[in-house]
Amino acid sequence: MSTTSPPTPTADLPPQFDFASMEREIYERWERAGAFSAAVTDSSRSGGDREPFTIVMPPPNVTAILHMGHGLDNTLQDVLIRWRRMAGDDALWVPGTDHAGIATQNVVEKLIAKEGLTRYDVGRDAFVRRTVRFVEETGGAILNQLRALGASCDWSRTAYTLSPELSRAVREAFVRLYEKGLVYRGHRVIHWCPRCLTSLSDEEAEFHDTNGKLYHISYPLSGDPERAIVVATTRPETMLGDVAVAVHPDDDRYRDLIGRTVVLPIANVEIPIIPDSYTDPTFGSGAVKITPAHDANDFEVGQRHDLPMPVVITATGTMGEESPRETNERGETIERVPESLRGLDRFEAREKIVDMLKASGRLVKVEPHQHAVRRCYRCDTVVEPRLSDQWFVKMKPLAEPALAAVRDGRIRIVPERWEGVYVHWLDTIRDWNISRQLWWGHRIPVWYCDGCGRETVSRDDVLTCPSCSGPVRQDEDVLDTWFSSWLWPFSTLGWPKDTPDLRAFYPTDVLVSGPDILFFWVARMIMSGFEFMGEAPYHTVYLHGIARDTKHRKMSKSLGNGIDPLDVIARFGADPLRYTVVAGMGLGVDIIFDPDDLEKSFAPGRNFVTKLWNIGRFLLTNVGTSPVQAVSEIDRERLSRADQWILARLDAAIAECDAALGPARPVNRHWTLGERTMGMRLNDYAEAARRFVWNELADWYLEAIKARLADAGDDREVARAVLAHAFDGALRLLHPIVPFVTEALWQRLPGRADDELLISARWPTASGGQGRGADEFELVRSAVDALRQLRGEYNITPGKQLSAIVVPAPNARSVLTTEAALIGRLTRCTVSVAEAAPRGETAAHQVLADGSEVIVPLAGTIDVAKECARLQQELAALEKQLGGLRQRLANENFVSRAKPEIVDAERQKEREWSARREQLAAKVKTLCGN
RNA sequence: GGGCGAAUAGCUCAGUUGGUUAGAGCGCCUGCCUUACACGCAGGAAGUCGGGGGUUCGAGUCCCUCUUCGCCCACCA
Repeated sequence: MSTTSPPTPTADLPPQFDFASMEREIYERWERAGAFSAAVTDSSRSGGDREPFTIVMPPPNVTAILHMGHGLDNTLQDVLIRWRRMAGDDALWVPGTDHAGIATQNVVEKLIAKEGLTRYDVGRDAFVRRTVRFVEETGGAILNQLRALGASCDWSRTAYTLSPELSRAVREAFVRLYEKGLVYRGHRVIHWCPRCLTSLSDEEAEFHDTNGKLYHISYPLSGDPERAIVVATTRPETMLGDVAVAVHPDDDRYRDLIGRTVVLPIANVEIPIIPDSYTDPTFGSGAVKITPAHDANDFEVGQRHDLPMPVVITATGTMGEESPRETNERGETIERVPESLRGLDRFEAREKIVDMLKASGRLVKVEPHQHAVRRCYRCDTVVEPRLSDQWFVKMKPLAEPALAAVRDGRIRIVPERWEGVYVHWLDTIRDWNISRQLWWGHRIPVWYCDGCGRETVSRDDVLTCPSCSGPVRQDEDVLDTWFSSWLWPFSTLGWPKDTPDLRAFYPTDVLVSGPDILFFWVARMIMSGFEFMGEAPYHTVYLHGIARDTKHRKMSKSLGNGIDPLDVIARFGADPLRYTVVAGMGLGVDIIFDPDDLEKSFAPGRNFVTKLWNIGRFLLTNVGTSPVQAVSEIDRERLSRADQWILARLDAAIAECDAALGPARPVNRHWTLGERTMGMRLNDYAEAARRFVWNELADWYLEAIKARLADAGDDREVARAVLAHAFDGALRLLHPIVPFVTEALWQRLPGRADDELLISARWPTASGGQGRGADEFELVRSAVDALRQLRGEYNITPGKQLSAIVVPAPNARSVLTTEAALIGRLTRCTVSVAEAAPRGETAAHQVLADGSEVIVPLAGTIDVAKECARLQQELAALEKQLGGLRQRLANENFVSRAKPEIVDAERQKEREWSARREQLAAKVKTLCGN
């Protein structure tokens, strides 16, 4: 056991981790070894002996390129997956992409626009073929970019929302909901994007506060032009579609006018004054113009009063009437939009109409008015409320189980405050418009027979009418992209087929996402999970913050303040990016980067990875690669205090990391109140691991054992074994965060077989039983700290060897005596141990917590009065604190009401401080003479 | 308009049921190229925990209030 291997030269190990050449190679080794793939047969749900742990990746848009949001989101998922994989779970991370209806169609439309074409020039079939080709050529690039990040997805299960398999799932879902009466076609006002030429869901029409104007317009009473009723609107152009003026039934000002008619200016049609409690008598004039075809509320008023609903703004946002056309009692078509306005853009028309009203004296006044305007979430165009036929999903019944699951703790949302937002949304949920007037997406599986009028909803393509065998035509519209992604947790596993994957991995475990798609996606997945699988899709929703710049602006392409993760990886490597993100990611807190200073932004990660690498370099040089003894087999007596200390610190670090990561799943299907707030604190986990390897292993243990490693012999073997063990533990703890550098180092550790991979290694567990030495080493550390402080205080450069005297407190005698040499090495002092402080010497002093004292004789360089003053000051501060402490301990309320362990801790502290006070006071007395 | 969250060192943030002398990273100051690491080592400065009030033996932590930011939701035209 005393044989020593010759130190391995570090010539082949550069001072920095060579990420550029290593990362790709390591990633390929993982893939070759099949380290990413989960086995159905391992899952405890399929007879295996491992708990499944599944994450489905939020599918990026198929045409997207990697940005910081993806980098952040996927790093967090990878950390969780690697952690559970090492912890022994059958870990599955399902990757995939979303066909992203509007987004992708917009991209391709822009492409063909460069050729001077629109999608209508190309035609539907050709356009779809073109888009398929575009996706085949460029799509999925983002998944390859994720490899550079180190993402350990199971690529063999890569899914795509528009694949034949997932398309089957979409049809199945649509047909089932239709059969239950939860999918229906409705004729109502929806949000319409005049640029994308499609309807949008409520969520896709985002509110933006806008400084607009409120126009007050007077509508003269029919046959009584002297009298008029004034209405207010922010959108004068819609007045052409007015079919009534509503007043509150109890509003005395207008009671006599109810039932009479006014003449709509410009359009010149007569419209009635109607009573409706929708009107708020305190707002404006208390009279509201009703435009049922271009306002969702007015639509409801129109329905209540059975009013006509003329459309006066076309699909492209220009003025003009559309069918169904309104007719008068003689059956003639009513023309509301005058020739001069027809074809005009709605905003130009607004100006023109205002001018016309002004000219005719009908414009009463214009006020500035702040209000919220809805805009298309894809192209930012102001959305036009528009009457049309659309398909809807009835959401109330779907929302109920989704609400119950969060309320009763089957699902937790982290951080918890989002649960309120989730609950509120589901409580007030409205039906979901799922049809889109696009070409790119899942065609709605409904076929119409013009012959007999039959409507057929089918899982399979319908070629002829089942009733009359006549020709059928399929609904022209496609489904909202989110109608396919809401099925993602089970459609990716094979649903509607009852596949082995589905049985082994559904329900999944954690869903990681930004809060921006909580409604779009996360909540809808929960609803669909219950509806189609009868079970929640996951038990934890982890909502992280988003990446912002130093001005706290969201990183975005349009602002040009984004950071390309691939740039960061190219400059610093994937590990520094990952470490910086994880360490800087408070629970649900946004993370700030400076896009103009990547160096600074990612310094924490880069510095850390280099530090880790150099610890490894030291170890490989001084420990070598020949096998070491297992720490558990080493006699306890042979472990030094430092050895015991670092082993205890490792146990503590493991416990901290485990606590920060938390339970992987609720113990009993429901999250208990206690469990709910545990875990998922990835930054705490990163910090615990960092502190262990840097501030404990490198700063103290490594320095403490350098001498032992230098001298061949039994003790060297012990030190080698403990160092290798402690570093091995550190690498395992850190692997989920910085997988590449840890893998590279781990494989070089002593005694490692060629085919062993850290990615598949076991997560560490505490070894326990370290004994007293660990605590005793703390005393050594405090002596070292004290001497270092004296050096700093008196400006004694490290190059200068010092002699120092240690005067131990009674209990510390044996420890400080045997460790004197070590203390000397760590402080570059020649340390001698004395019974009592030598008299008559000019010296600098420090008193340790236990009353031990360290002294540096500095004859001639010390100002006695100054040193005396310093000590007196220190004594005064200590006495003040001690006084407060004793007062507290004397307080009966404190002793009786505070927790016993707190009182005990205070008593212990009181003993220590007293000892220190004694010592300090004695010192002051000898030095200052009073 | 309603709801939620935040305010702690120069900057970005931790601080779990109230309980040591409030912490980290980056930045800053001083001294060191000590044969693993200057992307480093050692030491140091820096916070009346946004203002005010309250509960308590004890408050960064709980309650009230004010101020300033941010987010989500919403049919006042």
